[in-house]
Amino acid sequence: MSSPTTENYLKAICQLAERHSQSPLVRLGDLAEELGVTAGTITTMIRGLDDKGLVNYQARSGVKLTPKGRREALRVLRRHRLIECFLVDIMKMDWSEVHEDAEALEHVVSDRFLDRMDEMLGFPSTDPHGDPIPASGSELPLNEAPLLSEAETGTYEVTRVDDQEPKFLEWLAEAQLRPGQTFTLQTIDDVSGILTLKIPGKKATLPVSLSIGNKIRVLPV
Amino acid sequence: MSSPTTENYLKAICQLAERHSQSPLVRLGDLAEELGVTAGTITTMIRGLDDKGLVNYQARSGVKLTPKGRREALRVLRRHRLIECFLVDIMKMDWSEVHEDAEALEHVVSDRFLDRMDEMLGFPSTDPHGDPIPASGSELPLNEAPLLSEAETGTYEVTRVDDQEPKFLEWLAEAQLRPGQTFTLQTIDDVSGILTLKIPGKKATLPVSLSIGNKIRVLPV
DNA sequence: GAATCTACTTTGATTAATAAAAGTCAAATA
DNA sequence: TATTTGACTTTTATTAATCAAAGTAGATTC
Repeated sequence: MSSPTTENYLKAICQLAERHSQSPLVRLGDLAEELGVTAGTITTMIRGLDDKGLVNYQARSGVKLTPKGRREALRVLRRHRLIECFLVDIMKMDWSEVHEDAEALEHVVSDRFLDRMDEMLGFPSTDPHGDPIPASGSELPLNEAPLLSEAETGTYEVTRVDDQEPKFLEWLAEAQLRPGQTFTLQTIDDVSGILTLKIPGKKATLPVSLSIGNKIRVLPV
Repeated sequence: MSSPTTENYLKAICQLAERHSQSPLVRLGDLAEELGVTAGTITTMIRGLDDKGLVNYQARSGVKLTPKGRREALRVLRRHRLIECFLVDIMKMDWSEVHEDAEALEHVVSDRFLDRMDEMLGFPSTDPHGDPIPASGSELPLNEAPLLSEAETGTYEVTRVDDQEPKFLEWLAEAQLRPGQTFTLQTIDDVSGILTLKIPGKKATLPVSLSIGNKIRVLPV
């Protein structure tokens, strides 16, 4: 029932809300940034979504999803993530190159096609970036693992990667830091902002900047 | 570069031209019918396509594709047909239910994704309906097999099916008349318009109307 | 408290795709 | 030949999505 554009707006609001989970409202400026449109466009569109009962809009402070909007957003997120799984696991495409295809396909594939993907994949619960796949019609389990940049020294497993930039993903794959990978955080240098990681089976250690550590979520093992 | 709408217009012109291959021009009324829009819309759109150099438009008589338009149309046709193959052979969906998905996907999948499909399918040359898949950047091989409705009695193979209606395709599958199937045309009754077919391995013969025979292309074996 | 800045809102336009209805041409009919 | 009809074209409008630029509200600073 919703246009691809509407679906993208709802998805973006959902993801921004999750990212800055302290505040209950998403700022329109952040949305404009995320969607790559001007501020005026966002205001107009959001007023439209409010009229349709998909969001709750408070002028000059922000938006949040209504339950109806949230359901739609999770549906899109589910599709996006299942499609990414499919492209990587079944089509053997590289995880750094599937985001755009998923971005387009999420709005057009039929439920039949999606169900077949789900089946062929064995009903996965996370996508290749470690993002949880919402079950159809359900809520998003929010098990936020801590960021690598906030971790103490010790041994961890990568659980999730919070960036879709192909270049970044290629670098991660090269460095062997995909979700599921185990490593040891050996040293933390607060002054230079460099973390030193040791990956089992590799002789050299891996220096990582804090800004990268901000995009990787890890759990102690 | 072209919008999905433009791609659909070009595809429709290409298919109508192939269907009524006697006349060099496609009538705008047929296009309106095919695309499900009003006559006025067609005129406006076609003038736009002419401006872009994709078609050659002669007011009050019809349109035909320019070489550039034809290249685009074949590109879309190739995508559509490869996607149908993929949905049937790899995703194991029923051939009667894949048309709509293919219709949507043909405009959005990346070349990378398409190439992977092609590879996984072993570079097929026809789709599940027996329609030829244009090679990328090439012309359409037009090997028009004769219609079942114009055949003499004898033994034939189904090569192509000229209708995408799910109901019709289900009926064909039920009757075991998919492309590749061999059968014998036993009798032709011009008065009632009934053809009698015998399918190897089935005891009962199959009566088929001429209107159905008009949609099935066959080659003698 | 006034000035300023930043973020947001409004206004006025644009583009693509479409419909409805009125107008026109050309071929078929009488 | 005059009329009619069917097919196409034109005109006018609509809707969704967008931008640019001008306007304003609230927070920050002096």
